[in-house]
Amino acid sequence: MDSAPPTPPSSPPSSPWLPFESRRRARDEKREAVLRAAVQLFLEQGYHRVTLNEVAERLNITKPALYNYFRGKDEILFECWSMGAELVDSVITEINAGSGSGLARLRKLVHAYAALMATDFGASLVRFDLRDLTERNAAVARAAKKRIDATFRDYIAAGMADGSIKACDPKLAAFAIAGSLNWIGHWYRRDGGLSPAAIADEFTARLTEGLAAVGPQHTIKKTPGAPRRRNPRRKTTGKKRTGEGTR
Amino acid sequence: MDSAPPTPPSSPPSSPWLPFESRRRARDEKREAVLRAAVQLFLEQGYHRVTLNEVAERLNITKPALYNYFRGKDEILFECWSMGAELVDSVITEINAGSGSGLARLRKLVHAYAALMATDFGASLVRFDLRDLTERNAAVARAAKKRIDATFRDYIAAGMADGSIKACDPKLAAFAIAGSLNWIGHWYRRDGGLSPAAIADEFTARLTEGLAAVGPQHTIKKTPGAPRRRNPRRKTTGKKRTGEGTR
DNA sequence: ACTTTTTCTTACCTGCGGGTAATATATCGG
DNA sequence: CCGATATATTACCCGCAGGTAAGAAAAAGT
Repeated sequence: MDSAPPTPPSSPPSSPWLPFESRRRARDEKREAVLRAAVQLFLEQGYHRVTLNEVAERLNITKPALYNYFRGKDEILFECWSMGAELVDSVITEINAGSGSGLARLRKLVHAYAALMATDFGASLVRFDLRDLTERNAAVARAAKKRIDATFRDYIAAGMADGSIKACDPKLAAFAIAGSLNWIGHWYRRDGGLSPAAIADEFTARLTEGLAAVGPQHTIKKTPGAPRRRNPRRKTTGKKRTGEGTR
Repeated sequence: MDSAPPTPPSSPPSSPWLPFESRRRARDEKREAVLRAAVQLFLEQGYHRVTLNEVAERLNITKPALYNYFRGKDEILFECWSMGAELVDSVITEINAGSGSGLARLRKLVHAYAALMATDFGASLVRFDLRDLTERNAAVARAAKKRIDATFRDYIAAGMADGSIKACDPKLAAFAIAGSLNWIGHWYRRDGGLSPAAIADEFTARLTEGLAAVGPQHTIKKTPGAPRRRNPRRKTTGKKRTGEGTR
C-alpha cells in the first residue's frame, strides 16, 4: 500500500544499509509470494498440471520473471516442501525443549502435526512427489522425512521406557500414527465443516488412547494438565531463510 | 507354454466356439499383462514419468500396439486403479456376507485392507492421482472411494450400535483408520523386512484396540473367536472382467 | 541528470511424449 | 492355398511446457 521507505529521501545518507536491507526484504517477500501462489496451485491441480505461466499469471507477472527468484520449476517445488519441513522442525524443537513424558510429547507432536497438515505448506510435505526433485534436493527431503519419522519413534520409545506408553513395536506404531496424520493432508478441505483444531484434538485422542499404559497409572484420557479445555492454538514460529543466491 | 488348442485341428468343426473363446482369453490375458507392467512402472517412477514406450518395451512390443487394448494412457491408469477397487469390493462383499459384531467386521476389513495395500494394484488405489483421469472415469473412482469410506463408517457405527465399539465420531475414526492403512501403500516395500501378514496383524491390533468398548463387556483384545491365533490369510477372490471392447 | 544494476517482458527454441496413419505380418476360417 | 480379421510395426505429427536470449523499464547509486 504505502510506498514510503523506512528512511525518507530527505534524511542524510547516514545509513545506506537500511535501503539495502529493505531491498533484500522486498526480494524475499516476493520470493515467498511466489511460493505461496505455487504451493496453492500445486495442491489444487497437481504439480505436473501446473505450468509456470499459470503461477506467473496469478502473480501478475510473466514466466521468465520467476527465473529471477528460482532456478526452475523443481526448485520451486522443493522450496515449498522445505517450508513445510521447517514448520515441522520448529514444532519438534519446541517440544524437545519442553518437558514431559514420552506420551505427553507424542501427544503434543500429534496435535501440532495434525494442525499442520491442514495448512498448504504442511500438506505439501505429503502430497508432493519427491521424485520430481533433483537427486540432490530429494536426498535432503528424504533426510528430513527420516528425522521426522525418527522423532515419532523416539517419543514412543521414550514413553515405553518411562512407563507412559505400553509395550509395542515403535516402528509400526509410528507408521500407524504418522500415516493417519499424513493422510489428513490428502482429505482435508478448508470448506469441509471440520476445523483444523477439532481434527487435531480428535486425532490426538484417538491415536494415543490405544497406546497409553493401563498398568501402572490409571488410564489417561484427556490432556492431563487442563482437564476440559484443550490447547487453543500453538503459534508456529519459524521462517528461517536459506539465503542462497539464484545466479 | 503349450500351444495346443482345446480342440485339436483334426477334430470335426462341430464346435467353432472354443477357438473363438480362446482368442478372447488370449486377448484378455495380454490386456492384463499390460496392466501388470504398467502398474509396476507407475508405482516405481510415477505416472507422469513413465512413457508408453517404456511400458511397451517392458512387454517386448512397441507403443502403438498398446492402442489395440486401451484408448490411451489415462485409460490404462484407470484400469489399474479399477483392479485395486475390485479387490477391495470383493473383500467387502465377503465380509458383509459373513457375520460378526461391528468391531469384528471392522477388524476383518482392516486386516484385509492392510494386506491389500502391500500389493501393486492395492497401492495404486492410493498412489495414483485421480486428476489424471478423464472426468468420467474420475467420477467412477470417486464413487468407489466413497463406498469404501462409507463401509468403514458403517462398521464403526454398527459397532457402536451393538456395543462392541465405544462412543466416538465414526467419520473421524474412519478417517484415522483408513488414513493409517492407506499410508501403508506409500511406505511399504517388498524388500523391507516387514511381511504383509505381519503388518496386517499389527495394524489390526493397533488400530482397533482404542475403539473396543470397555464398559459393558470386558476388553476385547484378540479376535474373540480364536483366542490366540489370528486369521492366517484370506484368499482374495475376485477378478471380474469388464468386457468392454476397445474399438 | 547520468550510469549502473536489478527486474521484468516479448519472442523464441527445443525436446519430449501422447497419439495417429499407413502398412506389414501373423492367425483363423474355409 | 486364399481371403478376412486381428495384431503388430515403422514413421510421422504436433502441442505443450520448461527454459533461454536480448532488450525494455524501473530503481538505486552517485
